[in-house]
Amino acid sequence: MSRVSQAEARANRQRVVESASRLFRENGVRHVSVADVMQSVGMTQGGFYKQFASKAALVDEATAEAFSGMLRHLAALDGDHAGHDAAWPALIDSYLSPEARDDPGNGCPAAGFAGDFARDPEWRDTYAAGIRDMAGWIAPGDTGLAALSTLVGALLLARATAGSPVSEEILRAARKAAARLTE
Amino acid sequence: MSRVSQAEARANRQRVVESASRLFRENGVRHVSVADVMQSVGMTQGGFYKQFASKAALVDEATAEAFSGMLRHLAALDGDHAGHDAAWPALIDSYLSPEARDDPGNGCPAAGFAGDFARDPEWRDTYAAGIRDMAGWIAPGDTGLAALSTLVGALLLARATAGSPVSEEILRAARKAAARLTE
DNA sequence: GCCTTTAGATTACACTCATGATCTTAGAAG
DNA sequence: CTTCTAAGATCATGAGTGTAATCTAAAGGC
Repeated sequence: MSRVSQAEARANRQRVVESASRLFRENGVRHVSVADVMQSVGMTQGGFYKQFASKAALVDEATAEAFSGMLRHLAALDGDHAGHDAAWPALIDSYLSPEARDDPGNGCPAAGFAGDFARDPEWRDTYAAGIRDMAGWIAPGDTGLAALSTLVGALLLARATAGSPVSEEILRAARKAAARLTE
Repeated sequence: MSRVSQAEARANRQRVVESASRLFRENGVRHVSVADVMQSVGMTQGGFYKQFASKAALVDEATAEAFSGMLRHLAALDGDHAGHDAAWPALIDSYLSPEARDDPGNGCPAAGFAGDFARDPEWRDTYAAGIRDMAGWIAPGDTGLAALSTLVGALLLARATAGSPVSEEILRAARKAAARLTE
């Protein structure tokens, strides 16, 4: 099979980016091959380089896509609650829940990509922009950055200790601490 | 060359573990091959499986070694300062310094391995034990776990945004927040 | 001094992966 | 309707990697 309509091709490309953004967060950039990504949307690796310059380019788009989804989620939280002061505690509880810990693929890109990007400078601009946006949503200035650090650190530690009782203790401790930080 | 004395072999094995613990923290478990580790101590990969059952076994030992070094460092901090209440602020300042951010190989294993172990359950027991020890040093109970989350999160975010001005902002914001958390 | 043992070197095997050349076929333009 | 084009399939390539068999020479026990 081959040669779909332009609209279909554009839709396929978007599905690749979205699926990649989930796979990369869940399994890490290194653990996910180009073939894995293409298979996840029911295609073969052959057409990949017709749409993307390299795997690195896809990582960049997938990162931006993941942050974009996160910011949509945050905006929706503001809408669902009576003002930002009510939305922030709600974010803390969902962000540091066992469910969020166990679902990195649909979870926070700040946490999902931190481990990979701490080593590789290639995507830091896109990542740094996302971090600024997320911290800015929490609170302006230092407060937002510090609170985001606590959220991301706790989520990563909870994931890396999942299965041990410490994991839940970390989540609980950080939920309390995050609330205190923005008082 | 071959067949060194038993004492030499033991020393070589230890050098492999120590070098691996640095390389893994710096470049990630996946980016460092067995051959890389062996070359870093001036040997070839041939002898590796005479000393270790697998790469995974080395990762486990390297993790334990890294945490052990961290705890030695923390104990030394207690000795260098007038009591634990003075050592903790000193840790905050050194832990969240640009120098620590830029030297992951010799830095905190809680941060250095978090990204890798969040995905792979294989070494979580060793990691969880180290986390407990580090948090216990900071403060007992939830306080220590929350403060450690902030430290680790800020360090990882600062690394993943290194090169951008946000990186320094994160370090500064988290230094203030960490001190507040243990008040 | 001889013999067995074994740390480390050499080499090989079976995979995986990013990249890309080539082929196929159906959309798009005339 | 014909022709050109390009999305996606198939297959190839070259580099890297974990594991391990085999080789070697010196260590360590007798």
